[in-house]
Amino acid sequence: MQHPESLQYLGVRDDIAARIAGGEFKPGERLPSERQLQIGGGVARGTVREALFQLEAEGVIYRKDRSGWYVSPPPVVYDPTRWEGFMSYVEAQGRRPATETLSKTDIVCDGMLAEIFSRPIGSPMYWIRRRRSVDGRAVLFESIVVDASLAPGLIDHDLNGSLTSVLKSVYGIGVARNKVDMRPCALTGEEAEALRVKSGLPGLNLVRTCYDAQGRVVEFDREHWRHDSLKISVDIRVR
Amino acid sequence: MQHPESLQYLGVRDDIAARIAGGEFKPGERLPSERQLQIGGGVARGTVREALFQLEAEGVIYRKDRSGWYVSPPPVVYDPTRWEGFMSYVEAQGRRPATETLSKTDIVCDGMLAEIFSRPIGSPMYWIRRRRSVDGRAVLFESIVVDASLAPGLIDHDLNGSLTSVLKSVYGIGVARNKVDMRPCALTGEEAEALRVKSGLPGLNLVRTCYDAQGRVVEFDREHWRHDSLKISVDIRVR
DNA sequence: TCTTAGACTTGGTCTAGACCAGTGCGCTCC
DNA sequence: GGAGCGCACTGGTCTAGACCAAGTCTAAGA
Repeated sequence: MQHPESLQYLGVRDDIAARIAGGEFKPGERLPSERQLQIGGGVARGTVREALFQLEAEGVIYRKDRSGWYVSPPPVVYDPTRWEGFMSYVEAQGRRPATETLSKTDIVCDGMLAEIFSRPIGSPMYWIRRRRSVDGRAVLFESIVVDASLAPGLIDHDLNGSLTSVLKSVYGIGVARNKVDMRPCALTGEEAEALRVKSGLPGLNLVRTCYDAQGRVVEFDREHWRHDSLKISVDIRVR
Repeated sequence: MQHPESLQYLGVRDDIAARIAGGEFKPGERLPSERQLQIGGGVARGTVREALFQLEAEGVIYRKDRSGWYVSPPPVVYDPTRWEGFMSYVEAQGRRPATETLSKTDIVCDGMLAEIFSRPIGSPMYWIRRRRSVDGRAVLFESIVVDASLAPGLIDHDLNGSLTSVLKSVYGIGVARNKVDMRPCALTGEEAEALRVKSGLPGLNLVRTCYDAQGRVVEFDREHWRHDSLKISVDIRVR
């Protein structure tokens, strides 16, 4: 830990990082295969992989399963206090956003949701699962619950755009308050599968609770982001 | 990626996770050694390590270099909009905080700082590096720059407590606005060393810029957190 | 009682293989 | 020109070792 200069994988890591910084590999491009990098450096494949994992943790590169290692594009900047919807937000940064609705179903309130929404157990809710991409790469998986009594028929609409704007334009529901919880996590299970990443890759878990002007919970949203795709920027007055 | 049930390391991971959840190992306690876990599961040490890395990424366990793997205590909750200082914050959650000042020096504004502080290049500044711990475990490394003209003699004070309260009580400077940038990162170099973690471990990078009531930048703070030690909770009104 | 030296344990690094499953490309056939 | 097939290549998983450096503990010595 104190002798980085003597560790082979750190040498390989810095080597690859320098080649990326030097422009030999550009964002979105594929790196040489692990076995090729191995020959170049005269080290075992495990050592090369350790170096690649480090660069992945730093967000410099990412992998497509059994396809190769690629240079990461810059992350998307996200200000939870200025949330105008994913699509317009990403577009404003000159990137190409996309949304896929993976499922939309009727459910009923369980105990946890009942508490969040302050509604009785068994109340009708909508449950929506979406995957969102930037420039063709899946960066975000979200699982949304909406109070069906506030937005009846919501899931019959096209939900591949901004949910916020559908709530606003169709149902007249505006979001007045946002509660956001964030924590680093590992992407596992359905999140890892939806984002097509190896289970265990670090990510960011973001839980949003949206309230309308009357203080009712409109939307409860659990988001899982790739760790290398998001930069959060908050500007707030201290209370 | 779609057949988790057939992968050995996921089996080992779930095994260990279940033993932790079942109370066999409690927060702060050490797990059996990798070689012992290996015998128990009948797998190679590399496979056991892969399972441990996954649990580490999930924040379930952490490691002390060459000492062993330990069960993680719960994370600290941090609301950047209600910042009252690390010490009181952690104490309010029933934990034991500690701060070590690693260095405090006079510096002069370089180009980047000049822009942030809106001060001429060469202006005097103070540069403070601190390590902060919860229950004896280092969780946060921070590098702070303070405008020396606003708080002359600041570094002669004891800085192992709350910097905010020193600025307030000694210099009458209150923080009125906070700009916070957050992004997942890998802990490397001096951060990794200060937190005594392996270089490349995922972490959270938090950059705070504090403004006083006149809009002057008082403090510029770069924090690196262990990824498993922090949960961020923001409650905001949408603008 | 406190310190110290040394043995032992632990995780950290590294090698050199093996086999598997999914990707992607080129070739063939229609 | 398009569709389908097959194979080479890629990363993913796993084994079975080796050696090292730093942490930990114990027993001897001051």
